[in-house]
Amino acid sequence: MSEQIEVKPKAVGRPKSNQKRKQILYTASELFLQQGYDRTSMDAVAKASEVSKQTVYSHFKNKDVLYTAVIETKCEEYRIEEASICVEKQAIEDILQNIALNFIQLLNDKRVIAMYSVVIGESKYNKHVAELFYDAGPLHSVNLVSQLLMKHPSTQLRNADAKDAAIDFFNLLKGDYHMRSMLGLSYEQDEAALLEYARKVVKKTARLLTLY
Amino acid sequence: MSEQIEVKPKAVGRPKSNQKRKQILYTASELFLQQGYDRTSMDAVAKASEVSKQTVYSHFKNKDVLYTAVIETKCEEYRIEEASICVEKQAIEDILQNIALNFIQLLNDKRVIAMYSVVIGESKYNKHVAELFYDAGPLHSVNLVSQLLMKHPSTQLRNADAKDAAIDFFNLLKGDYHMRSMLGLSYEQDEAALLEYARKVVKKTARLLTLY
DNA sequence: TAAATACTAGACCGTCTAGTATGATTACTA
DNA sequence: TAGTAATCATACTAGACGGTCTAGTATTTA
Repeated sequence: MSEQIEVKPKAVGRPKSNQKRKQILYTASELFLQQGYDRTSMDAVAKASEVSKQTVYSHFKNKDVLYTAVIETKCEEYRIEEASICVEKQAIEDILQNIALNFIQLLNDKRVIAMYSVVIGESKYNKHVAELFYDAGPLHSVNLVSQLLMKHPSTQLRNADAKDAAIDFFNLLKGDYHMRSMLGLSYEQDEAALLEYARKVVKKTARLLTLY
Repeated sequence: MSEQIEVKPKAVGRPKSNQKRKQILYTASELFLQQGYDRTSMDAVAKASEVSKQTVYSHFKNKDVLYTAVIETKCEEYRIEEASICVEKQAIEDILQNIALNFIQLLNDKRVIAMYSVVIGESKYNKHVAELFYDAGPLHSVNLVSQLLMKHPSTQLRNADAKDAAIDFFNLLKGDYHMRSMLGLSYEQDEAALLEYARKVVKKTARLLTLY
């Protein structure tokens, strides 16, 4: 309730090591994303972090809190950046092409895919994380493109249409690759193929724009 | 190796009850799809099936075998039927509209969505099930529409193009609804909205067809 | 130096789990 | 009826796991 910002918050005794917190968070994310929630034990986290179990619990109240912190951090790490988008000077196709490449690279990142799999698998038991992930991932991306389509001189779609178009754009980008990845069935793709693929999807999206 | 079909395979002693096998399979699928693999115990399966634990193990060697059998069964249950598709007499839009409705209803079925979530979450530990699911679900649907687009007089796409088009079709159908569902964040939609939605997607797909 | 807190290493507790074992009962075949 | 295998009910094994506790050490401020 009281939002006073303590400039010097007392600080008695040995301070908690931020370094250790980072270690734990990092190794925990490795483990959670590689093995999932249930199959990752707190003992394993402590051991892999080269830290005592008690220290883990001193930084994170329990397993759920640690898991939530992990996904929270990862969501920030993998957020698509809105920078370098110049609505006035670039053609809509060029902007979309850049975003497409950015997104495709995300979908080719094993850790991002692992995050999808884990969060989806665990969503029934951690709605908070599911929302967190949805907001920072799918929703964030859609909003980005949606606003672009509203602002850009060549399109200027209405709000709802822009959102629909953005959703279509990302779904087209997923192809069957995204589902295959989440199921652990995906193959590697070379850079050139990805570029060509992005170009195709942008073309399709542009084609759809006249429909809204 | 020897594929001899025994007409009367001896059958000494009390025969295994197929009824009990079905019971176990049914309740196991309820539990696995509601709670996921790790959080479903074999004791719980036995109890819910009103059968002794030993009987569960007599019908299914271990937990993994039971889980695999469950997903296998469910995949058959929810397969999109190719019946009632008459390539010659129906307009491509009408056929797609029917398939679209069929698919949307699948995506609105809680058990189907649960299957997506569970299989994806567990895919790292059961590749066999992941493939099973992919083949019977996403791949099967895509092949269905893909072949339709190759055969139908009004389209007659080439193989690769038809597959791309089919993938686009289903991805457009997913909207943001599929991801939200898998994350447990979805809302209910009324029948009318679904119909209108399907119509829109078919229109988009038709619009894309000229691009391939 | 004293008080306070972080941290380590590991024991410990209670609970849960996959899978096995056992002995009695039931349903079936020859 | 005798033999066989399924089923039941339940105990049991062996181990993992989340979380707590303890006893001692390290690091910080006052």
